[in-house]
Amino acid sequence: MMVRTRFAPSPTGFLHVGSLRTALYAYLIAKQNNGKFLLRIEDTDRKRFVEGSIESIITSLKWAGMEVDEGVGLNSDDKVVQVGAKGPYIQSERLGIYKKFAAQLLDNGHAYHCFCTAERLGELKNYQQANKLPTGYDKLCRELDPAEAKKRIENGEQHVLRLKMPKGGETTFVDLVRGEVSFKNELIDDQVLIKADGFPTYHFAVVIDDHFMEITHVIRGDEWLSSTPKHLQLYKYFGWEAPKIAHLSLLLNADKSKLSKRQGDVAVKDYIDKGYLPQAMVNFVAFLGWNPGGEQEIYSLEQLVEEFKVEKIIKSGAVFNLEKLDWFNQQYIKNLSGDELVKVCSPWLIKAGLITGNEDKSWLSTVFDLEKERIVTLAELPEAVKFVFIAPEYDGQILVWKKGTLEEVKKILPELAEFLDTISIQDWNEEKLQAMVGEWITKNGLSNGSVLWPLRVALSGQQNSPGPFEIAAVLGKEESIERIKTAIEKL
RNA sequence: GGCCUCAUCGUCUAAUGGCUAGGACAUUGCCCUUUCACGGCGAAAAUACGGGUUCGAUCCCCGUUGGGGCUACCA
Repeated sequence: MMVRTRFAPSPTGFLHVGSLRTALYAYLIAKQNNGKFLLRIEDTDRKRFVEGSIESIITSLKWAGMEVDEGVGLNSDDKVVQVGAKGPYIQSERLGIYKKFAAQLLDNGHAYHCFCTAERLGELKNYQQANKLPTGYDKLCRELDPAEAKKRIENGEQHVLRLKMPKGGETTFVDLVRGEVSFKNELIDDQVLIKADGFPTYHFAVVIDDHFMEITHVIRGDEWLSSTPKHLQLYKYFGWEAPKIAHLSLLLNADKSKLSKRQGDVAVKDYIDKGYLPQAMVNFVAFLGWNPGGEQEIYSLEQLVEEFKVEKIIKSGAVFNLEKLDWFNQQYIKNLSGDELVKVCSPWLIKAGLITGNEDKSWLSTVFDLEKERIVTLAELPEAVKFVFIAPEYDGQILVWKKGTLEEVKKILPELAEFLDTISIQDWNEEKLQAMVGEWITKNGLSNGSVLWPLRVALSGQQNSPGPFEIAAVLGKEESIERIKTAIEKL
């Protein structure tokens, strides 16, 4: 059987990092089985709908490298489109379908209309809480005569449709990550299926949709575990086979509370804007709650598809640990090279106004090579390479090496400038410069530090920077010598 | 409160009915080195607690404690 998984977010804002992980696991399961990964939009709550969030969720998913095979996507004009034969894939466009199956449930006596007001429900809850009773609907309207209910509806009375949960027995199911879980039916609420506004609740829509979209594996957050019996009951009433279900434990703040906005960024977009690479984010998030077991830490999306095992998903919640994310990001940035490096770095420098994007690509690549081992996020890049584009301001005192003296620098720098001037443009590259200056140092009986430190500072204007030869190669002969002359004037 | 669920270094995690409890991040020492970073080699750091079962339990069972989720006409 074809494996089909889905990611089904609500369009209430940006894609959450926890949702990214949920989507990723669903994606991995689909892909490793040559199955399909679908995207469905669950917009049954009109009050919480946020304009533009469908687009931004899809954009974040794409950024992470997860291509949707079926369902909702964006066309080349960034307009929301739907692809696939089992749509629509946006719940608000499926109202007719829900209505039809709600009617079927009602006809079969598996659901009933409820006219209880919000006030009564509120009082009921207060009473239950005050008396330390389990909270939940008291099933008052379940005893109503259907004919009378019909009459009240015709009179225009507000109503909802509720699921008739069995009053006895229990619902037991096997969760792919938790194993067997079981709930007493009497404690499960007669869930509202169709709201007074005619829209289905999540619980109803999810069952109908997963069934008709032929979803084989439901991967979702832990917050759904306790409502799973309601969903299973629905499958039973309809006579449908339920999909396999996996509940993922939640991502946590450093203090182990549920990951929240108050304690840091939770939107994938925040991390995109801060300069994290999609590969790092995916790798990091994949390892929060799953581990291949070996000692390898760096996994590409393709490798994750190969190695991922549902059985190895971890049951306990994982702290969203930014320091580890930083490390992953650093690793991925460090390993970028050539065209790839230029492609991901250039936009940041263009935004900072340092380059236009029309510069020579191979030269840009050497510029980025300078700092790629020194930055944690791409956002740090413009500041880090700024000295290449703008001759830096600095205090001449820093030209003196900690083991050297001002007099020494005053003597060495001009001689060095003179020597460098004799080197041809053809030889002006990192390797040659290193070799030639090295020889010059030896010949003059100098120490590396007494020459290299002032040279490096003269070129970079910074106490900490990449090595002098790499910088000199990037700057070119003319600019390099110019900067050394400027340095001499500062002494 | 009720129901469900989880529990190995600070964090992410590996492992087994008999172990020096392994790795990674972070911390830290040393090396490399003109600086910073990278890299290399080390150090410190964990089986929540109490009972069982067992020759033996971190692992199996029960309880306690602690964390998390649900308890909406939100998802």
